[in-house]
Amino acid sequence: MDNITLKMLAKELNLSTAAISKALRDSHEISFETKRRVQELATRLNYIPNAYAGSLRRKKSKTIAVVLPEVADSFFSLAINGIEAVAEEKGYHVLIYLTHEHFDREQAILKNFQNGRVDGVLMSLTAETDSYQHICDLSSKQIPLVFFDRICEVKDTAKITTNDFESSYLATKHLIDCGCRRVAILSISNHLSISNKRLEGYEQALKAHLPDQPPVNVVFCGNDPDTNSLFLKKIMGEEERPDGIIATVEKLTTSIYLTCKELALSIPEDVKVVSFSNNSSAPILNPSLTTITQPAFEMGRAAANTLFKALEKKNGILMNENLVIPSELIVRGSTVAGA
Amino acid sequence: MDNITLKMLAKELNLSTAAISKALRDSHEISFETKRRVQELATRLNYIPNAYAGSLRRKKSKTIAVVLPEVADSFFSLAINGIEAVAEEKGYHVLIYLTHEHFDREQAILKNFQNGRVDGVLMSLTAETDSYQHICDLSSKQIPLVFFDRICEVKDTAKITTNDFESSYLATKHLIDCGCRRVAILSISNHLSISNKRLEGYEQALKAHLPDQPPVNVVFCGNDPDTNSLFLKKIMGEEERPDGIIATVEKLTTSIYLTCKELALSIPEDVKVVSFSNNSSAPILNPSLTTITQPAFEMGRAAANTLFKALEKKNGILMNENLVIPSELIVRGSTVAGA
DNA sequence: ATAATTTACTTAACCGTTTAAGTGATCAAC
DNA sequence: GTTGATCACTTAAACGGTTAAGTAAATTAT
Repeated sequence: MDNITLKMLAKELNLSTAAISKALRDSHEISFETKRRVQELATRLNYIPNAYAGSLRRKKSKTIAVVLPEVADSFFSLAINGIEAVAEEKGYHVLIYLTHEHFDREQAILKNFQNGRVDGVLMSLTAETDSYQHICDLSSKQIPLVFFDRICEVKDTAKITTNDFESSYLATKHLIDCGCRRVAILSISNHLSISNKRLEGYEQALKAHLPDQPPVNVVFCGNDPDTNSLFLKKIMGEEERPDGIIATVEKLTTSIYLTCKELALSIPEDVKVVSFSNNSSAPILNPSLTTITQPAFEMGRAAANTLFKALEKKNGILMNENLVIPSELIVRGSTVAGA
Repeated sequence: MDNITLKMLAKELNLSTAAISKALRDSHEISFETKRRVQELATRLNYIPNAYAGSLRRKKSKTIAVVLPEVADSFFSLAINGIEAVAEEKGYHVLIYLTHEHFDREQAILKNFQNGRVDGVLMSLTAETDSYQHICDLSSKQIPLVFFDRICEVKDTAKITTNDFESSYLATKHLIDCGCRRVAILSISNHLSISNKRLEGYEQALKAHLPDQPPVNVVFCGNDPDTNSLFLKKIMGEEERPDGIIATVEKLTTSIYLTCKELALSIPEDVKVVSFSNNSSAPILNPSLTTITQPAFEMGRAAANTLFKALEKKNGILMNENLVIPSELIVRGSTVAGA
């Protein structure tokens, strides 16, 4: 059966399509009685307006895009939940795009947004991203963009982050307080905003709380768990191996735990571990994992709310707003035995 | 700056919009030289066709929808990865919708697909879903739908599943082989296809491998972890408490582990645990978790491939196809000490 | 040399909505 | 009693593409 259109409703009721359209949008130009008749027929025939005809005419798609490095990460899953909660409430549709941490993908994806597909964009940058022309191109088309978590500091737009510097500082200090003297930090990028902030927090904490020239030890990891494990095995096999590790992303935890097991290093006795992680199984790991837990859901929700605030205005311009929602250090067994 | 349209290109080159359109789609009606000129101008001005104008005219959106109960679950995250991989390769866009296990949401979401928004749908049912009119309504509009994992058995369409019966049978047998005599299974629904299959596998295995009248013990859990933990505490506190537990969904694992810890029941000595889970931290849990690991990524990919096969045909009709991709039992420390 | 075909376009309708502008009828105002 | 509003619509253009049908010129066939 063919889809019901305005034209069909119009013919059925001997009205113009304009009248139907206005009746359904509850225009004051249409009499109460006519509105009622239109409504009745529309529901009876189960009329659903064509999704794209309206978008074309109004130049508004009621659709936003979410651009993420990956989805198999608790932080991003939870952020999607937060975004979806707001989008559903506002009646918006959500397109999802994964960059898999590739800059070219990010570029190609954003390019696609330049002609009306979406009204706005929520995005977390790739670990590779270090040039921002594609982002400028998008804003030149007046499409509002809100960054969350992995933000672009040079662009004037809204940014939702967590207190990465302080969290990392706190995590480092916690390790030092627990007795660690050779703390290493595992990073995944040297241009990512969050990586830089976390490295800074780490370095500042070392400087402030370790008396002598503190040995800064930054280990750059990649996307492949096997490569990462190999890397770790080398580092943890050395004489002056770290006695404390901070993982700046969740997925590095597994590599750390497995490597320690393989090398018969016990956590927390031989090495203490803190991870930036939203993995809900942190409390039931062996040992339970001390985490910096980010407000992932809230960040997604805040990002979406900020975007919709801009979309609901006529101009749709986003302030250079900076919302910081704090993370939480949750101490567990990987840094304090029995905790 | 205003967006570049076909009309602008046409004016610039003194051609009709039709000629431009055909040139860009590499039509044989356009001379080689003209095509070259059009291409050159289009790339120079960074022309990007309006997303919805073409969709409206061609009644094809190059967009699919993925309807999921939730995203904060490794199975669904990985499935999204599989789906996205195929969609990106085929140049399709992916809309994501979460039902949060609510039937009304599922209905409302599907209703929205009835007027051109998407070319096809990939879906995993809600735990509540036990009527299928909304699905029939959708297929009456000729929109192909592929189920994956949580399928609807009564609908004639393609379905991608894993071998739930066999996996559950195997898991149960494994527990019995490990010495369990009072095996309980935690389920989340009594109409979900996967739940039924998994219960059946469990019951059949009990019948086949436990000599006497085997005590079937099905515990229905909900969405709230606290409620589930309370429930479990009651069950595990009883005299004749289970000595083996099968969790049919990943998220129940945390409740089980925490409850056992609280009751000072040790895994695997006092209780052995197997979970249907794709959580990558299963090997580093305390103790490491024996899992039935589903081919989540492959299932997502297969579902998407099946859908696109239908979309690429002119008729777009989906066979009542049934693809089963087997799961794997991975034995770890929660059933065999030290494994 | 004329008819038939091919080439390389153009014209115009169309997809399904929205909306600015127009219209005829009714009613109030001065 | 003409002007001015107000009401309840209709007309038609527009959004930005796609495509069937048409066409003039060049080429090929007979």
